[in-house]
Amino acid sequence: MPPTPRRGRPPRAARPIRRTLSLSVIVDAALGIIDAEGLDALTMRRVAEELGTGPASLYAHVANKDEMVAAALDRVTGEIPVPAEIDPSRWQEQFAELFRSARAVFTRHGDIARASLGVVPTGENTLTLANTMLGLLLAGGVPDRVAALSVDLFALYLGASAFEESMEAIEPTAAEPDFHAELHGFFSNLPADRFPHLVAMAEPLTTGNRDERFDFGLDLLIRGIESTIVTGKSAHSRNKHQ
Amino acid sequence: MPPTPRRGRPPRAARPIRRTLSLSVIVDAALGIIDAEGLDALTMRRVAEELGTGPASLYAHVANKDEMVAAALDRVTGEIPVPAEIDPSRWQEQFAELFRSARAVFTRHGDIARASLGVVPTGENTLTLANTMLGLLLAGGVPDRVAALSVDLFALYLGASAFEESMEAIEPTAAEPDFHAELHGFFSNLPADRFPHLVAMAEPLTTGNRDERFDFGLDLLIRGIESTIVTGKSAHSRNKHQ
DNA sequence: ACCTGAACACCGTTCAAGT
DNA sequence: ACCTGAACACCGTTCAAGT
Repeated sequence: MPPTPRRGRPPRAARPIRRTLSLSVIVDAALGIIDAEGLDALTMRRVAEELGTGPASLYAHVANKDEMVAAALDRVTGEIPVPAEIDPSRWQEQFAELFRSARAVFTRHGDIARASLGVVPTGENTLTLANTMLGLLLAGGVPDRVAALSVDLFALYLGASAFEESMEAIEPTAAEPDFHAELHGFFSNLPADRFPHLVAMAEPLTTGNRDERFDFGLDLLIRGIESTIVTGKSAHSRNKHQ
Repeated sequence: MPPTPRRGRPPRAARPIRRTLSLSVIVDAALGIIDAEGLDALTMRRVAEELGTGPASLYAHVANKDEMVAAALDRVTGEIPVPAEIDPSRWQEQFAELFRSARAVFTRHGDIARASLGVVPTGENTLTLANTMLGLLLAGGVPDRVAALSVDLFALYLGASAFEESMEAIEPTAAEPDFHAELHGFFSNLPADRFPHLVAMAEPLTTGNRDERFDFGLDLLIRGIESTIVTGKSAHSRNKHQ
């Protein structure tokens, strides 16, 4: 007996429609989980479930979990807009802008930047970003050595900032409206004889939002790099610290 | 029948002599595992085993694993030597020295610094260290705001550096004597039309050891902080980046 | 070649029960 | 109050078997 013909869309399973597995599809699912629930919620089992299969099936397309996370990270890195044109006269602004963009993109994808720490960057998009950063610094007249080390350093800063922010995100409980007041109270109530500076500085230690903190570090690092540039005209020997 | 009297040391069990449980003893065991095998090998079960008991017993002394790790971290922080006396005229050197010491201490304890990222520092020793850092910066004439933000920033840098180094430690396999050559080959064999700067800078990108990289970032940050100091004599408005 | 069910060898934490 | 055995609800990865 032939099946009764159906009109309209075929009926779908409640959740996961069967898509043929591929790295791309796996990364889609992984990013969906990361965006919604964060890196800790990302498990092979969870990804498999989202795709309507078992965890073992994923291993035909990724060697292990780390490789899957690296692929997701590179995909996100591809979303960072790179400057259309490099203007050597304002490399600092372009550099700062690039990093603020990078942070914004990572922030849109939960705490995925945590995974960037200590990963050797071999993804296409990550290499493109590194190449752009390097070009920006070199165009600005930064010494080769400094430029090379700076790329690593800034990547470290970006990853670490995201890591820290993702930890803080858990901190303020729903029932705790004023996290600043609590933290300020903690510092100012410390024994003043043992921690005089912490007590005295309770206010500046506990004010400032994330953007300000990030920009502060970014600004500091760029200033540091600037100080290594020896201008062609009035070249002066640069001593360390003064 | 009375037990036969024994001379000399009493016989010990092969492995774990029964010590009454306490936070201190738990931290001892945890640090032993971290030092020998790293943070990934640290599990509640492993610590319990080391102490000759079951994992559930630990929960009478620590609320959870995070608290145990935090306690271990604070213990290690206590090993960092703080400057006996603050000399405002050379705060930069003292600051740099303090950070190099901190890194050395953390390095002695495997990759424990990984745990410092994103942890709100409430331990005794960590507070003491933060207080010292703050004092050093303020003595050097660094503005309050900058000093407060800098303490956080440097802690971030220290933790992130250790994190990165602990990852790299796994990288070079025993059968891979020349990791530098391999990495250099990777960059120089990249398509030059897409990644021109990475190809051209393959050499500076892959040279330099960990100490140099750490010192570079440390130096850069200190230079950045210096640039925020407005001297009393010739006070000049400081514009961002030139 | 790709996919699967089932298993292996682990986790952190809880809980009722003991002392 | 402190400790325990046993269990709960998970992990990443492997492997023999299927198609």
